[in-house]
Amino acid sequence: MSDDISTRLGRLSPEIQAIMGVYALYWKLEEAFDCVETDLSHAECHMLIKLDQPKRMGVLATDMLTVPSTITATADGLEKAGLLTRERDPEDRRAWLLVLTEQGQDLRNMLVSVAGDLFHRASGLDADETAQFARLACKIRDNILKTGIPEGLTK
Amino acid sequence: MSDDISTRLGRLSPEIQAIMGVYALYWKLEEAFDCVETDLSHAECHMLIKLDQPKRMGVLATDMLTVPSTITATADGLEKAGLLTRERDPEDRRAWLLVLTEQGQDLRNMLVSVAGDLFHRASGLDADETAQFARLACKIRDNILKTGIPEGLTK
DNA sequence: GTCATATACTTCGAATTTTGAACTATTCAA
DNA sequence: TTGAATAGTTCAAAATTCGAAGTATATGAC
Repeated sequence: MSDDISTRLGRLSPEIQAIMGVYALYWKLEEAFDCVETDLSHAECHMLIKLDQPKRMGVLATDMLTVPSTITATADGLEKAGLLTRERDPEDRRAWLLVLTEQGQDLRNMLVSVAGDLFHRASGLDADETAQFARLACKIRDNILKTGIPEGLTK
Repeated sequence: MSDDISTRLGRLSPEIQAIMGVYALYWKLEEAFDCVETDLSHAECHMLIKLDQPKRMGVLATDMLTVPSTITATADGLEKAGLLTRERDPEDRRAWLLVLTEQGQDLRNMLVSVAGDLFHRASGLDADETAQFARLACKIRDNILKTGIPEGLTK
């Protein structure tokens, strides 16, 4: 069972190649982000980027694979920094909508545009390849948002 | 400056689309991994996957965007679990090589093959699209490993 | 209407993880 | 041989994450 490691290495399946690439890119982007956004914690930066529009905290918790109390803490940080405000969701007054302030939007814009630049440099892809990659990435994202990986994780 | 948000949203650049997809996939894979590998911490799981061949701890620290003391702790965990051993690097006796035991290789194989399956389900791509994506992902990974994002992060 | 139950978020203390500074051992260069 | 640099370790402090109990609102049964 362990002696097929060498064959695995010699000819990795496309899926594994894809994952390796995704991990490498993710980590490289995270590293670069750490250099850019000086005042935000990791989680705060992620949340800022997720807030392309007002979102409920529960939605963010699901999205960011974490627990409500963590979202509370992260939102507290961003609110204290003046980057977002909480507004009651008119459709369900138990819930809050997190809304970026103008300052928050500006910072988010900055991060997003820096990120585009980083992608370009980190990936080394030309415009055509970037377009191809983006098309597939969108497809993947749609699929993930649509389906939360069905059943079958067996644990 | 903040009023171009709507245009950004309406027609995101390919780079940002790519990054969004990569983040979504990364997080989904992480979530799924958490369900699979019962005994390993997050960091331990990452290290196991990185150890496709014996590696120095310093290399791993660079690779995993962390600090030597974190690598020490993570390696301690995997060593205690019988998944790897430390061997002095014959080329520099200050350094350790982390080498997977047979048990470690088996577990790594298992994780890697589960990951392939997860990619398939999470991405929703067909074989042809997966091959395209993998080709680009490899290219990206090669570029990242080759160049550590040159200069220009300005901070 | 009102009572019971479910949901959205908060609080806060405990558990986990990560960090950084001081330390040991080895290498490298002069 | 000596001094400076590098690889990894230790350990206590800092940061992060979690989870259980709590508050407020919603929803459904009667």
